[in-house]
Amino acid sequence: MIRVLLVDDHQVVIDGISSILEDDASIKVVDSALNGADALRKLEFSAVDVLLLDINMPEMDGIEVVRQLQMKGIEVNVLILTMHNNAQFTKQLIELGVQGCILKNSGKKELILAINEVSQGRRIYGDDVTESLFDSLEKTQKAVDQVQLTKREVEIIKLIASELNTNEIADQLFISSHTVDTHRKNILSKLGVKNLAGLVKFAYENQLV
Amino acid sequence: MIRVLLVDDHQVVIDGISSILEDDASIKVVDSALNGADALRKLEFSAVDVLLLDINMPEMDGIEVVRQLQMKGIEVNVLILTMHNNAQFTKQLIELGVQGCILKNSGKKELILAINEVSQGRRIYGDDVTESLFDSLEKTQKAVDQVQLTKREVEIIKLIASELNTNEIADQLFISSHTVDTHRKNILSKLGVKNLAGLVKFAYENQLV
DNA sequence: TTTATTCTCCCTACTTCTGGGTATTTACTT
DNA sequence: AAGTAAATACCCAGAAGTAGGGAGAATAAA
Repeated sequence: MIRVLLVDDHQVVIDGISSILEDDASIKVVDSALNGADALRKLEFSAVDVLLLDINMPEMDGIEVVRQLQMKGIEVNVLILTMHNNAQFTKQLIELGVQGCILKNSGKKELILAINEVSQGRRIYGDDVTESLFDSLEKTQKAVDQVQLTKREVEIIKLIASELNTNEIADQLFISSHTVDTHRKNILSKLGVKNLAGLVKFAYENQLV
Repeated sequence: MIRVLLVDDHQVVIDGISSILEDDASIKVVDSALNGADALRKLEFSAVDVLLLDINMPEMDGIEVVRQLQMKGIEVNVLILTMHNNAQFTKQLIELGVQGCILKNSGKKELILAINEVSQGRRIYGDDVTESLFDSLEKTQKAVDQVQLTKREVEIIKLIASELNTNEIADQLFISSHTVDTHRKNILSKLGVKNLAGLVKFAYENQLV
């Protein structure tokens, strides 16, 4: 019997996947959580073989959950559910030591197979995912590896993403526009993006806004 | 017996919701589709009471499906599945005459209830959805009212959101950079935003990327 | 206390974007 | 056939962002 904890911020998805897994006698969804914090709490007090984890959640995303797990020394096989083939995420996941990764648009069979594999400690990644991963490992190699943004920089990213220009940001933060220029320059460089569009893109993809 | 056609670009969601609805004897999922085009095809040849439609799909999104339905004169009760409380979408939906709207993070009961209501021609909107709708109708009143973007404009928005500058976009589309300038200008004006940051923001909030 | 990081400020030169025009061709609608 | 929307192209002037450099002050960490 494989005990599964199911984490997704959409109740419909939880209900749905639960229903799918009910059909398989060897798998039991022992509990579910609508967010990362709740998942962590439940993992501390219940015995779980596989953590089926949505990557894209508000507040605490899947990656953060995995990090916290490792910090707390909780050992559990993690199977990640992704929406798209986002290779940046997947790369992080592999580095984090996640056992598996499966696309949300895979079928019932693949899901059950993946849970079985992962529960036995084997690694499994959907074909699409690994393909796109190798694609990007070549391309974005240098890019967003481990971006270490300062508090001020994050602050300025948010203001830029709110359509404020350099002078407006300077006014709002009571600093010189030159300083804003410098921060923006550093941000672009750290993020490895070419222009403000890339910056705003980053802000949205990393839930900064 | 309520006959449901289920449309979502994620197989897991289709399987999941199907499983949920199997438990209810009065509802039968007669078919499903992974994209809008397929859904339209199937609607022409099968009798369906309720179209359960994901809003966020690649290529042809839910709104476009509803438009096409009306153009083709196909009458069916539509229940929209949304991910977030995006009031801009919801407002469009209501204007389009969609019967109902339900958040993906609502539970099994709400879903079954909503299908029942909608199948009888009644309108139903999740509380969260209508709340956020009224919220935004006040705030963004003047802003993005009825933004009617052309195909080309959407194309250019996407390219701008991919960090391409004017010249790069011109090269890619085999048009003059002046033309790109003009499009960008029109887009900024239509969207009522001040700069590219606002444009990219719009792109993300409206699922164009 | 020394070190390192962050935050601050300034300069020059160049590129790109922004806002104001006007105007032609194509395609669709009435 | 006339009208309309869309896509195309161009001009100009000014605002804003991009890229390179240097450098001092505040703060947190070692």
